[in-house]
Order: sequence, then structure tokens, then C-alpha cells
Amino acid sequence: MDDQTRMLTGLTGLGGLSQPDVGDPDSVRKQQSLGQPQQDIGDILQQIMAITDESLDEAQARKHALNCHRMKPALFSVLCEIKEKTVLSIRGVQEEDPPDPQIMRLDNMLLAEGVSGPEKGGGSAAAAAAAAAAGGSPTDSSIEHSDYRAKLAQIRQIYHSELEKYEQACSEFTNHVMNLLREQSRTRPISPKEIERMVAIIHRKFSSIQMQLKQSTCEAVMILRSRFLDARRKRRNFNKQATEVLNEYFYSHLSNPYPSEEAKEELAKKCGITVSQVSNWFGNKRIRYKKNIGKFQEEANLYAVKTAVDAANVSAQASQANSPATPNSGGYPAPCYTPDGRL
DNA sequence: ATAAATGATTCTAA
DNA sequence: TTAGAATCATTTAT
Repeated sequence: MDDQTRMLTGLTGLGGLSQPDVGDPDSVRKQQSLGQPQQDIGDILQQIMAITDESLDEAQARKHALNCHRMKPALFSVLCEIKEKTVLSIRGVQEEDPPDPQIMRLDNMLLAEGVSGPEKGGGSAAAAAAAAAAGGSPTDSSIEHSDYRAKLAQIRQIYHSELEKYEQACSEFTNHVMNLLREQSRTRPISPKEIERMVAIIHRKFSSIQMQLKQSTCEAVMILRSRFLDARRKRRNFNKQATEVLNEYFYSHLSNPYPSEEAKEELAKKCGITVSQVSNWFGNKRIRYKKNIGKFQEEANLYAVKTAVDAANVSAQASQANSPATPNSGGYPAPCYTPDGRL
């Protein structure tokens, strides 16, 4: 009841009425002499106050009558104003939406991955860049790449359909609530501003759902990326020639099998692989050789023989025909010319 | 089908 | 940063 009297007090004040004490029958009598508007409002307020005491049918009828009253719009706006000041101002202030950094992050990532961005161009470009960064060979990278793109498109499609579903549900629900509030605003003070606020609340709720969707989409993309960009998954053995070059260097520098940066570059060029692949190879070779020297003994002997034969061939300068019994594979275009025969 | 080989990655420590 | 070690995921050999 306290609220009601507060509202009524505010109403009369704002409405330019001098007598706030409408509950007092005396004041009503006094108002009757003050002119039509005051008397109307006093009437209306009394009817509103009494409406809860009436039966449902009576109340319904009364509601209708009040609704059609010519003072209704003015009263309504004033009541709304009061409600605004009393109820809504209490919690309405701190609800300014800060640009959520979390959702910004997700948005940025989805955009970067080409999920939420422009249709085909961005996605394929991103995928191509990723594939290129992974250092895949150009032939199979296009195959892998199309596969990657297909999966990414699938994710994007799911993402968009889900997003659309949520947006539709959100707008449906918003509409429903708005209609409800508009309907109710005929009988209780609900300002457009309040409806707006309610809509904002609904949108916040739905955007948190959207954030979950974005998060799971991001996860899916990350998994996809790790699957396709992990070079372990599309490993190809080096060709025989490259392996020979590497082994030759390794076994001819067995006492110190750590090629310098320049040596690595040269080996990389000779083998048609990258410098980091050369580094990987030597890293693996060293540890595996050390772990089981016995197992590599045969290989070591073979390459020792091979370098000796090559050296002999170089010194003999091809004046004689090569013996067909050489253990290495035929057609070795660039014999190892390592000038530093350290061992 | 299973084991071995192999290139790549990840982690730790220097 | 780099080497070493462990491990992964794939290819090749059995």
C-alpha cells in the first residue's frame, strides 16, 4: 500500500493537483468544487483502489470502463513516470552493457578463421595461408587443403544455421514478451522504456547462448586445425637420394655430427627439404644412433665404403667405366664432394 | 595384422 | 636458442 500512496502522491504533484489526500472523503468533496479534471482524477483513483475488492466480472467491466476514460492516457504516463523513478531506478543504473571482451575475442577468432566472415574467399585464403605456413608440399597440400576447406565449410554451415535458429527464437520470444507487456500496459503502468529494458534483458540472455555457440565453434575449428596442420599427420618419407645425402654427411662426420647453419642450408638445398627438416633429421639420427650403435653399424660401414668409393671415383675422374657392383643406387647425379673428410 | 622405421612435435634443461 | 629425450602419427617392411 505504501507504494500506492507514494505513486498517488507523486501523481497529484505532477499532475498539477494541489490536494494529494484522495483517500479522505472530505477532500473529494472539496475537489468537486474545484472543477471537472480534479473530480475526474479523484474518481478514477478511487475506482482503481477499489478494483481489487470487486468480483472478477465486475473488475473486468470496470477495467474496460477505465480504459476508455478520457483521462486514461495522462494518468498512465504519469504512473509510468513514477514507476520509472521509484522501482526501475533502483536497479536500472548499473545495467549498462560493457563490450564483453570474451565475446570480442571469440568474434575475432571466428572472423580470422573465416567462419563468420565473408563466404568463400576469406575461408579459403585463411586455409591456404595456414597450409603454406605448415610447409606442406604443394601437390598434396591442395588435396589436404580442399578437405580442410570442406570441413571448415561444414562447421561454418552448422554455426550459421544454429545462429539463425537462436536469432529466430530470440526475436520470437522478444515479440511474445513485447506483445504481452503491451497487452498488460493497458491495465498497469508499463512504459515503452520499460519494455525496451525488458527486450535488452532478453537479448543479453540470448547473446550468452550465442557465446556458447561461438565458443564451441571455436573449439571445433581449433581441433580441425590441429588435425590438418599437424605435420605429423601428413608425413612423407624423404626420397632415397635425400636420405643418402644426409646419411653420407652424418657418417662422414660421425665424431661431430652437428652441421653448421651453412652446412644445413647446403644439405637442405641438395635434398630438396627445408633447413628445419635437416635439423630434425640430424636430431633424430643422433639420438637413434646413440641409442643403438650396433643396429647402425652396418649402415655406417656401408656409407664409409660409399664415401671411399666416391672419393676414388672423383680422383679417378671417370676415365674408367664404373664397376656395376657398386652397392649404392644407380644414377647418383651429384657425388658427395665434402671437402672436409673428417673422421 | 603387426612391428619397425621415420619425420615431426613437445617438453626440459643448459 | 638448441640439443636431447620422449612421444606421436604415419609409412614401410615383415
